Amino acid sequence: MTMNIPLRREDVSDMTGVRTSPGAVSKGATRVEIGLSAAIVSVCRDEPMIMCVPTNVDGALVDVLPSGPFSPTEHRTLDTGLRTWVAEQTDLDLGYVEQLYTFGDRGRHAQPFDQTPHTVSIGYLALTRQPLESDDAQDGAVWKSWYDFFPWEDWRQGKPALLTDEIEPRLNEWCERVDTEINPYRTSSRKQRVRVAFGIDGGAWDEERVLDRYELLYEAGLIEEARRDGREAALTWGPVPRFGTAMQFDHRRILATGIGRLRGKLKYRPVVFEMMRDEFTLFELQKTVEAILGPHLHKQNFRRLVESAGLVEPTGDVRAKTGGRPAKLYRFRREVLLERPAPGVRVKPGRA
Amino acid sequence: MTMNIPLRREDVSDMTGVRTSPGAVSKGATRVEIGLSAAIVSVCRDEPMIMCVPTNVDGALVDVLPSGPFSPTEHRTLDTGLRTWVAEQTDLDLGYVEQLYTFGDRGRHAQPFDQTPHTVSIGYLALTRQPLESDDAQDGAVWKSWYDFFPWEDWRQGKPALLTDEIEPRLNEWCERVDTEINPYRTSSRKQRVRVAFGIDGGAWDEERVLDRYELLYEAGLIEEARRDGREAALTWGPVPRFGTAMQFDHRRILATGIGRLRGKLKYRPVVFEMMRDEFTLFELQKTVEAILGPHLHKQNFRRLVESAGLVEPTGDVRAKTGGRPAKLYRFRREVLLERPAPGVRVKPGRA
DNA sequence: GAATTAATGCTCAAATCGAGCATTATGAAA
DNA sequence: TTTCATAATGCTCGATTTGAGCATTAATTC
Repeated sequence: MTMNIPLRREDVSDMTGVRTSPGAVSKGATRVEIGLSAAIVSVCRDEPMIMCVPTNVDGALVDVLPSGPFSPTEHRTLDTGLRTWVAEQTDLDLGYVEQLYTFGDRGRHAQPFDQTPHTVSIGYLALTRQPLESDDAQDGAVWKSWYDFFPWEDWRQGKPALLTDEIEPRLNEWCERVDTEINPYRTSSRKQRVRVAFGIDGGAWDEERVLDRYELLYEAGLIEEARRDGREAALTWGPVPRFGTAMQFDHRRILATGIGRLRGKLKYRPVVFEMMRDEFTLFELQKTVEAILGPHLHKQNFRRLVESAGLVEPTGDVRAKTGGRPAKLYRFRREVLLERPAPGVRVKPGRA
Repeated sequence: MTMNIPLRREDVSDMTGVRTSPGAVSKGATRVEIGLSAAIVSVCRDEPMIMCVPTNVDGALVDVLPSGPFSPTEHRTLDTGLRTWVAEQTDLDLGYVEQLYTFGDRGRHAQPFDQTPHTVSIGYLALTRQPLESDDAQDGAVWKSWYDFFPWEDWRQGKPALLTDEIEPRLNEWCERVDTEINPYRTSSRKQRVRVAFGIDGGAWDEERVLDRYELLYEAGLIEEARRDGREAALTWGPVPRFGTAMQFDHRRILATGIGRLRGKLKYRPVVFEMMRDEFTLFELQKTVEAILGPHLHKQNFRRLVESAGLVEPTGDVRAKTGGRPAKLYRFRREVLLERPAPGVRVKPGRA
């Protein structure tokens, strides 16, 4: 966990031993560009969707997240910068927005390694209501299922065969492979990381570890982006297996971060409602949660939970044509945000 | 929650409606400097401490977090950049490090508003073991109690009088004040934000909302940094009440973010152990948790929780001279990280 | 009008949680 | 030595909170 960095001793201390402005950032430091990207999530017909702007790169269409550079002269804050770019590229006026992470690794952004100026990439998660069918393809932006990019995360039908048949064997091979390389003692580390992230032998699948899994697949060279970035591990696999659709730059990494964060946050903050229409049935709510989290929830317990937590209140209306008895309609009780410290749909997997 | 940003329509779409590189960040975008700062936390004698580098600014000593500019040519990642600066300024070789947030607001960084180049500030949280008494003042860096900077967060002796006597009245005044200003309809918004963040009338104090509270105090001009930054609200208070010690730039904001994050994370990840020595008694562990979270925990239940979760194992030794019966010594069971998805000291306040 | 399909209501046992009492092992005081 | 104060540790018990399943109700469909 610890890392040793060669020290550069060039600090300016005065005679008293008190440093003069160690935090002053202004003496000729390198400047970098900042990229802002948004993983915009919605759920449409029980499918978690993310907003993409397919873009022509060298003649091929590549999926890109709505994004653009931060311009301190034009954007008052990072947040407004992001909203501006998203509005331009997708015509969406974002509501809920949350910063995810700032990535700064060299070589994970530009295609030609280190050819462009260094970019630091700030990823955001945004949630929107279910898009109407009509305004589906506005301005070149499209909604895509997030499982297009992460098929191994789709446990709605149980464990995906892709994991057992394709991914796990290759990851195991990659774990063994270290022996022949430089650090034999790191084998166990790789093995353990894979074990924890993918819940291999004994471990449970933790639906929140989306980024861990993506990063391991990247490191193992099993992801198109790894080959694109010139990762050596990627060259050892012959024809690269394409697990999921690739994205430009580090956008799939940002998306992985967003999915993981959303899956976690759902459990302790009432963020699902950012993706629901004003009125909904409890089953629709459950389906939305399940689209994001994966496993099936126990229906009766789910409604007990949601109702007893005071997250919703009935509107008085009902929705007919459900295929059975009509369902009561509910709305989100915004007041809970003021009442309890951390209300959320704290769910655990159950049976149907 | 929604924000309307004036659109700038200057994007480059080709004839097919497919955009050409909306995510390409390289066409002459403004570059900025990136500041890396670390809130390094430890607990010493039941007091949560953070590492400061007091710095001479215009003749006065100001508290500064270990920090420095990110240099993409010298630092392979943001993370290594941070570790390098910390090692230089404090001689600490950091273990646990976690990114907190990236702040980009104009006017929150430089003292003379907008005089220096624009800086985006990335804050980190780092945890270290209890520092020995001896190496206390290494190289000009010192440990300070984090409650020096956030006295209103110190609920270890019950609700601080500072809140009831000083802060709440002024915040209430600030809430009312809006009527006389531009947006009358925002009154309720201010009131509600204050109500939720500070748990006024009926609401519970949520120990995790450290940043919310700091930001409100800043907005209300009740914080020295607000005056420094030229916030107009700060000018209306006559002699500014100094609630807690100020820090340079946005460092107190980063610290607030770190405290909030740590208080939250403690409950679902075993991060306390990053601050414990190899061997410790369960009561020492509890004291450390309480130093960070505040309220007293029920001793017997705490140990039941920690033991039954498999977070610790006895070493076999005991510590004498506890003032009573000798206490068994325990060590952290690192294996839990591999076993359960999200083990943590999920505590709820109780009685002594 | 019977079968089918959901929505909704209700029960019950297991697990967890919050509190408090009881017991044990030291060092210090009498 | 004995007694006392102080912690550490063990254990119990009722109140909730969960996990799971059965039962009932109200539409749609055949």
